Amino acid sequence: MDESNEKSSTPGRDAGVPKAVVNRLSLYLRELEHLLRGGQQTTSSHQLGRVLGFTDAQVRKDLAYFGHFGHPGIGYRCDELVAAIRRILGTDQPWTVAIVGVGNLGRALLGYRGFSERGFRIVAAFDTDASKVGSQIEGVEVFHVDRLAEVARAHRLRLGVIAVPAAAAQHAADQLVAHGIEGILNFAPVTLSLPDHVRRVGVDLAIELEQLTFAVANRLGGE
Amino acid sequence: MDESNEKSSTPGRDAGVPKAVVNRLSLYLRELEHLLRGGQQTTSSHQLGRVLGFTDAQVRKDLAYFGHFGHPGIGYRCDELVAAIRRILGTDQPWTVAIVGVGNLGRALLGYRGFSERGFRIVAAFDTDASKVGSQIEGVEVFHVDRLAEVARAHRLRLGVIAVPAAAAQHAADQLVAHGIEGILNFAPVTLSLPDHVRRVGVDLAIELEQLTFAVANRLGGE
DNA sequence: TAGATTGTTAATCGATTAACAATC
DNA sequence: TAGATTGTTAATCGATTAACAATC
Repeated sequence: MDESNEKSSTPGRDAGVPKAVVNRLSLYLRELEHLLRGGQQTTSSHQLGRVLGFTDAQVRKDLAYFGHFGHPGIGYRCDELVAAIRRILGTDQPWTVAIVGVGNLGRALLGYRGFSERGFRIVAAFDTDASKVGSQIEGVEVFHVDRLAEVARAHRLRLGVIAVPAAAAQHAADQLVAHGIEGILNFAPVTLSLPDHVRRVGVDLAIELEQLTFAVANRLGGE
Repeated sequence: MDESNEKSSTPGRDAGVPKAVVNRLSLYLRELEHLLRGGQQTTSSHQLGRVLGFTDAQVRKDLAYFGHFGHPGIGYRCDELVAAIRRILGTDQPWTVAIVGVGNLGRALLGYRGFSERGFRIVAAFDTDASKVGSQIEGVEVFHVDRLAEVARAHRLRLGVIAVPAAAAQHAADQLVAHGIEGILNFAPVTLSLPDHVRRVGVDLAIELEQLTFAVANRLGGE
């Protein structure tokens, strides 16, 4: 929503793929991994759609944007489709990530297991607070923001996560951009101004609650 | 997308309002508050659209779903529009929230200032870990999940936030639902199965990074 | 073969944009 | 009055769904 939750595609070089489709791809992937853990070998557009609340036609259409992954009469082999979606999303290869801001939220993100499970490696954290700089949190070293250039180069950093207070977010973003970061996941409740070549996803925790509130108050479909 | 970030409306009793519109409403609100802090009295659909990356027509159309908030020739008075959007979203009145799960993420959420700034009051936290139960975190008491019924009644709880591990999320959701919670903000990376009358919003942190990854790898519009 | 399920086309539905009269 | 800007209609654009031949 927001930064966070934009709906339609505003492509650059594009591939003709609506953002909503890519979003559902992540959900398919999550569900497929869940099915695999439960020992299920194959699934169908019907099953995936039922669990996630989509029509079977939509599931098939979404996947067909990217290729032929199914087997008529059979369905989709979970492991095949997992591999295919990972390749599409780009998470078949590891991505290095840095987190800027080691407050409550930054620390929680540093300890979040889900990132590594999904192929992301948090290789560095940054802060300006001298009492934090030099420490290790969840096995990740905390650097002063001044050392961004050096660390970004050393790790070939491509993604940055902003977990600083709102007032510091634009400055943090500028520094990330200056050092070649290509994408920013922004948890600060501000609209960042970024050059066109830098991708962004925004998550505003209060806005998520706000959206839930509206859904409850109006008995709307909540997600 | 996902639980998190669904695109189109799947209404219940509905009001004919697409979910994308409600989502943008939150962004307008955030921006208007930012403008007000900067001392700006009025704004226009053109200005709001430019900052947030929408067309002016879309801004006007979104707002027009709910009433006549602008002044032809003048624009929108920021304070008026803020009040109007808060009323629409339901955040002109306080909402009590409980957080289930006091791990890294739960603790970060308990300390997140943005919630109270937006009209949410976290009145209780729950966990099953005896070493946490009875303590206070960020001024919020941690109860054993067994006391959900009692606390929910005492505080007239309507919203719950799930910040437990994936394996425990469905059980946590079931308990919240059993005690009358009307909306769930789910941070666990699972698709919850919920009765129709309960609203939900899902935020999967790894999926957000995954979406960013795709945007970077494909040079797509990032948000 | 009968049953299941895909990939794809055409039809439907919904959301965004452009344009403009009305208003300040 | 001239300039700015809204609210709204009609036109465009895009996304979802239904249907079905092809396949296993």
